[in-house]
Amino acid sequence: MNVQSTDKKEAIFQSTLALLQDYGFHGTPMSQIAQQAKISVGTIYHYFDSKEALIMELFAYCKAKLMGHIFNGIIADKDHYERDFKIVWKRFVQFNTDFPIYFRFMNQFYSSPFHEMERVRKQQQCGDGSMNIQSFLTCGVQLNQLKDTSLQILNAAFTGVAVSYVKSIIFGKATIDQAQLDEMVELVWKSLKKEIL
Amino acid sequence: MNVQSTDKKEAIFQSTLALLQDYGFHGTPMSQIAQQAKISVGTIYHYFDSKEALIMELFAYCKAKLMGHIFNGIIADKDHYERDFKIVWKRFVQFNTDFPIYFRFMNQFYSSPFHEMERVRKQQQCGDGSMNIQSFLTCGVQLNQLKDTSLQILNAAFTGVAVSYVKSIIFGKATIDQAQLDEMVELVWKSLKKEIL
DNA sequence: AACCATCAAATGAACGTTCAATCTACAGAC
DNA sequence: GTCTGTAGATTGAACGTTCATTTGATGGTT
Repeated sequence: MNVQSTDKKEAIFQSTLALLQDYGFHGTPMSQIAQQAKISVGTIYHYFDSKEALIMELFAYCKAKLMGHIFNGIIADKDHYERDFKIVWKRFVQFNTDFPIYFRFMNQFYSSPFHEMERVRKQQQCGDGSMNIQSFLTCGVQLNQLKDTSLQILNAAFTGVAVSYVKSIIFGKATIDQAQLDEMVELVWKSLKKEIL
Repeated sequence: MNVQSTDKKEAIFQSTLALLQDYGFHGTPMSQIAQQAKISVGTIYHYFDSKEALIMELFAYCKAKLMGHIFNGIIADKDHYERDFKIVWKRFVQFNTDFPIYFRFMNQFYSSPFHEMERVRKQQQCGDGSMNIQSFLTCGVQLNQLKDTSLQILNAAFTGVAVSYVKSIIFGKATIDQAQLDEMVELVWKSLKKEIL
C-alpha cells in the first residue's frame, strides 16, 4: 500500500466522520461518503470489505489517535503519578473538546450495537499491549497512589466526569475554561487518590 | 383515546425499545416493530406520524418514567437536602440498572442526531415545569448545600459518574452491589457538597 | 349510517454491494 | 526514447433487496 492509498483511506475516514455527525450510521449512505471524499463508491470497497468494516476500522483509527495523544510521554511511576493523572485527565478533556468530530463518533459508537461486536472482538485478542485508561488506573492502585477500590468505580469517576463535561462543552456550544478544567481535575483527583492515614 | 389505544401505544413502545437495543434506529424496520407488537404496520401510522415521531415520543415517555421514579416524594428542602441528594442519585443508578432497556435507548438517543432535535424543541418551550436533575442541583446551590460552582461541573460530576457506573454494570453484565453503591454516592456527595468553613 | 381502529398489499424511493470496463504507473524489451 | 505487458486502482451504472409510507378495504362500536 503506497502513499496514495493511505491518503484515500484518510479521506474516506474524514468524510465518514463528518457525515455521521449529522445523519447517524445508517443514515449516511456509502454514496454520500464517496461524494464527500471525492471518489467513487467502488473505491471504498477496494479499501474496506463493507460499510460495517469501515465503521469498525474507523473506530480503531479514532481510538488509537486519542490514546496516542493522551498517553504521549506518560510513564506513570510512583513519584509522578499525581502529576501524570492530572495531565492525562486534562488531555482527555482537551483532545475531545478540540476535536469534537472524533468524540461524537466514538460516543455514538459506544452507544450502538457496534460496541458489542468490538467487545467480542477484543475479548478474543485479550488486550493489545498499549497503554489505555484501565491499565493506567490499575497501575495507580498498584503504586499505592489511588484508592484500593474496584476498577469500575475508578473508571466511572475518571471517565464519567470527563465525558460528561466534554458533552456539556460540545453540545452547549461553550468554549473550554482552563480555570474550570483545573477545578474539575482537582475534584476528580481528590475523590480517587489514596488517603494518607 | 380509550384504554385500548393506550395499550397499543404501550405495546409499540415496548416493541421498539426491545428491537432498538440490538439493531439501532435505521436497523429496525417498522415492519418488525409491528410484528413484535402483534399489530400491522398501518396501525403504527394511526398512532404516530412517522418513524421519527415515534422515536421522539418514545424518548419523552422514557424520560418521564425515569424522572417520575427518581423524584417521587422528593421535596429538596434545606434540612433534608443531603439525604435527598443521596436518594436521588442512588435511585438514578438503581432505575437504570433495573431497567437497562430504558437506559440503553436513552443513551443511544442522547448520542444521536435526534438529540439535537430534542434540544431545539426544548429551547422553544423553555422547560416543562417538572422536577429534573438540573433544577435539583440548582436548588442545592441556592439552599447553600452544594458547592457554588457552575451547573456544568455539578451536572458532570452527578450524572457523569452515575451513567458511567450504570454502563459498567449493564455492559459488563455484572449485578449491582449495594455496598459499592453506597461507596460511590458518598464519593459523589463529598466532591459536590458545600464545604463548611 | 357514521366513525374509528385495523389490516395487509402496493408504491416508489433509497440503499449496499457488485462488476465489467477503463485508467494509471511502471518495468523490461528493443 | 518508445513500445508493450501487467497489475493494481478507479469508475459508475446496474442489480436486487429493503424500507417507510400510503391507500383502500374490512370489521367493530355507537
